[in-house]
Amino acid sequence: MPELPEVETTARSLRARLIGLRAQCVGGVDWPRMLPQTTEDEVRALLVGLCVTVVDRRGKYLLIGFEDDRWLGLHRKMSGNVLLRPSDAAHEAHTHFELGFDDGTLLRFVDVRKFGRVYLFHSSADRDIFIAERLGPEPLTELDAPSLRRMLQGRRGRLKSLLLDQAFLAGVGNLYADEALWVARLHPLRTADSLSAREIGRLATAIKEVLTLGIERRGTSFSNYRDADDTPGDNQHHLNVYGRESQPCPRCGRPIRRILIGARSAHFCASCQRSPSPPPSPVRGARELRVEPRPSGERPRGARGRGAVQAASNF
DNA sequence: CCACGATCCTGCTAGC
DNA sequence: TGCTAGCAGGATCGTG
Repeated sequence: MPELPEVETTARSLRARLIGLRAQCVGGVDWPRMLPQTTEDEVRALLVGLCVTVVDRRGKYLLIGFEDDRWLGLHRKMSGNVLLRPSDAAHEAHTHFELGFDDGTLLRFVDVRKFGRVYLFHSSADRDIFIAERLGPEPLTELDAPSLRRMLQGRRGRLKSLLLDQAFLAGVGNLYADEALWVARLHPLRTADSLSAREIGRLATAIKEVLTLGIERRGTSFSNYRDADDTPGDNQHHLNVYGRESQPCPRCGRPIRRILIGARSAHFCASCQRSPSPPPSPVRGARELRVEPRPSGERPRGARGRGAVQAASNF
């Protein structure tokens, strides 16, 4: 599934080849829902004759800017690929949108599962409204420990679900969320408000690290992801937890587990990423009682207070 | 406001 | 061998 690193890799490929090209034809739409807020005719009327000036990315959205401040937004969702082909390229199955340029280059949106979407923006203001309604901050440029701390404040949801929420943080999907939580040694079921300052710092660093490495490796070709030049990424050879159920954790050797969180799979190491569920009521009191002398028979189990780790064996 | 389940899609896989 | 049921999952929408 294309997430931030895959979309960024595609944006870089497209940028190198599209800027300066003039849109010449629009077609190939066999699936109207591909264009939820526009039509093939409108795209043609608005873009044909205009040169590409910018190729950008925001979250998982690919943004192609044209003269006159017109913009095309592409979201690949699960299985979509944005490919560049020569004008005489053979028909490709599952093509749902095509944009031809004056030098013969053909931009093709190919998506087996038909989840992908194409948007048209009449101005950068329109584009910004659309983005602002949907996306939180950019992890690589707008995220650090203090900002993440503010973002987590007042949130009680599970970490994994929050990371998948694009309005919370843009660009992270299932794969990189699992990888980031593993690097940060945080259990996916931990609640947002349970993190210490140290843990928040680890998480902010981990998110940026896994995304940066993903980009350096030109993305993860776990299922059918290809960049615009049809080349697969390399990051699938470097995954620590995602898709590695029951294989050994690279850090401790114990088997990776997989659970479902809100109908999404979550991969993690139950040993490195400790279970979040401390005994429900004693938590608050236990922290305050910690300074008081304990009954000698009761040995602090983890000695670090969070406790109740052994109940994790089911996760 | 916030959390969460259902929904959209189709290729692939497991199971019979 | 051939069939089918179930799974995968990003974003949106509806509900509690």
